Amino acid sequence: MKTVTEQVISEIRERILDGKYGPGAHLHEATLAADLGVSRTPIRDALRVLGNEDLLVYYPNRGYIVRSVELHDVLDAYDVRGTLEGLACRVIAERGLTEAQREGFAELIERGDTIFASPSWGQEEQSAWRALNSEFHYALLTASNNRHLEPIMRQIRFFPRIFDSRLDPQSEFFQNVHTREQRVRSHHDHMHIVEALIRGEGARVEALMREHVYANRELLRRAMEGSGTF
Amino acid sequence: MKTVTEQVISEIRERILDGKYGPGAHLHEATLAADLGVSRTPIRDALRVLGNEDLLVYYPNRGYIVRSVELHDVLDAYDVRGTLEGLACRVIAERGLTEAQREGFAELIERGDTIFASPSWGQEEQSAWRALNSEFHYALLTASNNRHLEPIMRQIRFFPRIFDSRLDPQSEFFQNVHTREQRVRSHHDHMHIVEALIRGEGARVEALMREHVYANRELLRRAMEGSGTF
DNA sequence: AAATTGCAGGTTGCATGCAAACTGTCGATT
DNA sequence: AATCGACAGTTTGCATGCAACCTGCAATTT
Repeated sequence: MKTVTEQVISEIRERILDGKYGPGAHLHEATLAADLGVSRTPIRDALRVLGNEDLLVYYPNRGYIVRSVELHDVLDAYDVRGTLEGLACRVIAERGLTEAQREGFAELIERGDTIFASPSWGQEEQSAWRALNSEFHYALLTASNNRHLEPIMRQIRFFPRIFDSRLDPQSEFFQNVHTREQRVRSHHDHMHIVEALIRGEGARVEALMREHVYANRELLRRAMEGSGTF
Repeated sequence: MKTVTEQVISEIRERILDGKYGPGAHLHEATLAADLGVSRTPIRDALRVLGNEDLLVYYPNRGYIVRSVELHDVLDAYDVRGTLEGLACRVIAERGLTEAQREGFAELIERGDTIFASPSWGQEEQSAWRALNSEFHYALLTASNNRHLEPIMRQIRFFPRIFDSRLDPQSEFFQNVHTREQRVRSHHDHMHIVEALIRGEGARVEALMREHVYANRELLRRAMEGSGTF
């Protein structure tokens, strides 16, 4: 991030995602400017960008308020994500993998094997897995060679984060979702997806990816409906 | 459109879509400001928004240039659109239509029947069909009740328009695509889609919608590759 | 001759001032 | 008593000034 405006965008976005600015909160330009130690101009630029990302709602001449995000919105985000990553997988399989791509995916799988080689599941393994998981999904978008997918995915992947921020890390949800067991299952999904990609099984890999994302969606849905917090 | 900034956004976007600012063209703030008779501030706001829409590419401290759009990008946009509208159709079918929705879609189909009742195909019928077609696809997004779909579709639907603007309306492409015959075919697709929706056939209606969009994609692809203009 | 550095011109980035629009309150009129 | 209207305060919208940065050219150095 080079310019002040970019930093302001990131900062305000983080505050929204972390829940510091709750749903419906009015973002006052002068207050934000004083708070962040910059003038109103970069603030206004940032609000416009975040409005485009659908994190804020714009009312002409009245400014921006934080969009309210319901469970419904997050589940819908998973639907879109699963569908589009399924598309990515299908076109990759139908086009066929290059040698470099095959090696790249094989290496990503190997790194997963390494993480799960030991039965421990501490902070280190968890953050390593999160990074690897992001890399894997991002690699698929890149390999699909469809330039529309990456910006779309960047937009919608914020919504689960907003929801996560509202949760207590000690809650039942975290206990059920972020377990080693669930991660191992995800890793196995990835293995099957890569195998299907290599074999060029387009329809199958699309279904596998959809189901892979859908599994996480359902995990969230059941945990939230069970807890009844929302 | 209320504020000056919104108007500037629309104006510059139209100019890009119409090809007045060609791929790679540098959009100079002061020049645009003088040209449109406003100050640099709304211009800068507009450029930022259009950058977010992926119509412009941003280089920090050096401004914005018009993104180059290849045939490849337009075909990819169709892939995304077909996939996401397929998703919309599937969830509508799986949830089941309300009485009001069923009547709404039936009315849209009837309006299509009316347009094609006469064998003439003049300006009037063509613009009536374009409006109806937009309404139909928009109604599906609304009925899906997935709030992510509408903004995504709004972004990617610009790309075909950029391509259209580069074409000569007298060209072979327009002769082949914008015929009454092709429109009738689209109308029949819509009828089948609505029938499948009503019957709750989720998987089938998803496939139908994908194929409906894909047919247009292939029409474009063959016409462009045949003409060899790009 | 090639490379590097300093300078000039021009463009974007940010701050600030002023105008326009909106909100809420108080008072007048019916 | 209720509704409508005017006014004050506040907030956003737009214009403009200045600073920072980037590019290209030319002169100097190696």
